[in-house]
Amino acid sequence: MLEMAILGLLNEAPMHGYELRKRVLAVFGGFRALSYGSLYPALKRMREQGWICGQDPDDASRVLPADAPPLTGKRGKVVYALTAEGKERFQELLTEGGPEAWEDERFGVRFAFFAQTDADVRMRILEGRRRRVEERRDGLRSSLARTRQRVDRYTLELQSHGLDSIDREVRWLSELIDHETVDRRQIDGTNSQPPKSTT
Amino acid sequence: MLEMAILGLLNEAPMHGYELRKRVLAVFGGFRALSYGSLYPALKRMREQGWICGQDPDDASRVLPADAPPLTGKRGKVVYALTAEGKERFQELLTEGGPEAWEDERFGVRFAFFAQTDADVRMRILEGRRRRVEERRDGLRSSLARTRQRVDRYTLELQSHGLDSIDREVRWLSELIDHETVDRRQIDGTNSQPPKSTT
DNA sequence: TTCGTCATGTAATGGGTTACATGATTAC
DNA sequence: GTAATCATGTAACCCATTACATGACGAA
Repeated sequence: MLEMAILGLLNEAPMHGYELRKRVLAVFGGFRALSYGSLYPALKRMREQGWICGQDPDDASRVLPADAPPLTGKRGKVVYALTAEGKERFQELLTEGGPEAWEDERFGVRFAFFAQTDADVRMRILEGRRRRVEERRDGLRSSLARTRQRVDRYTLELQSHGLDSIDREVRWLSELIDHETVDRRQIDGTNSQPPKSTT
Repeated sequence: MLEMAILGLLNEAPMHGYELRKRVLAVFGGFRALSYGSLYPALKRMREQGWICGQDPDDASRVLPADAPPLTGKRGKVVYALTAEGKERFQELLTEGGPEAWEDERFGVRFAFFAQTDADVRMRILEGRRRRVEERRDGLRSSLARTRQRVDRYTLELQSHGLDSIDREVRWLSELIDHETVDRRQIDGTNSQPPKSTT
């Protein structure tokens, strides 16, 4: 998840870790800020994998290799950028349309990069997500129906509010799916162009 | 979090681990099922702490002590129940009204046991939660206002939907707070009775 | 010159998951 | 008898967090 978020953000523009953290917060925000303790190790791993490289901003020509100096002591800023392999990796992640793509942990990230995702993959993920959320809704709904009489006001309140939220998410997804369908018809025949922005 | 959930559920009725897991799913459901890999170690820890004890259901008089047999090989069912210390611990947790009580991780559990929580603690937690969620809403709202023009349809869609959900949560909390205030006035003077169920 | 923010990193820790291993009980 | 579900537990792992340590740079 973090991996894809970093690749996607660096795909837009090279930046350094600190900036990346703020962008992650802004784009996937709503939830908590990403900590340095997970960001920097992730960048290190990805550098070792060869997906990103760190450029010394004081000397842009000097690209830091995978076995880069620890930079402890006199530490410089490091601007991270995608390598060719990194771009390839991101494109590969973008085409994945399996079940994990619509689970809670990944759906947000996948959705955030939908503009760069093929229309058919987008559709598969949206429909998978909707099925997933409907499943959860039905489970909660029947559990609520069973326990309605036996539980206290607050438990009921909590579950009802949860159910309402899930219901809203299903409706939201349905609207998105409808919209995708319309876009697809308008383009007619092709299924790989992103729709023109309508907002 | 898990600790309080277990104490609270066992406070209603003794049960064994497997059942506990289903109850956790039902009450705090909506999200994922609790895994055995975290449930059983938690029960073990709590037994060592002296908060719960495991009773052999074949011989109810034989209460398994803290240094209970590993039960490997021929393993029996174990019905867990709160000890006096466990009940005390749960009551203590119920009175905590600090900032952690309204953070994401704990709020759900705290709310689930509101019927057993003092009205003033309830109020403090609800108001704290509302402030917390409003904070997040304002952050997201201004971030959305700043980036509105520069981002693609999907990013916008994701953020707008997030904002709507947070808005709804604020309104929900406000309604609960209003209701609490009314209940408090009706009881007039006292502040420790749970309100009569009105649903 | 000192404070706030930018900036990079490591180490310890925590709280959970998955996968594994085992066995009892019930329904067909 | 055999499959499903009930039932208990451990071990390895994963991914993130907090706390810590360090230092540069700009503004008051």
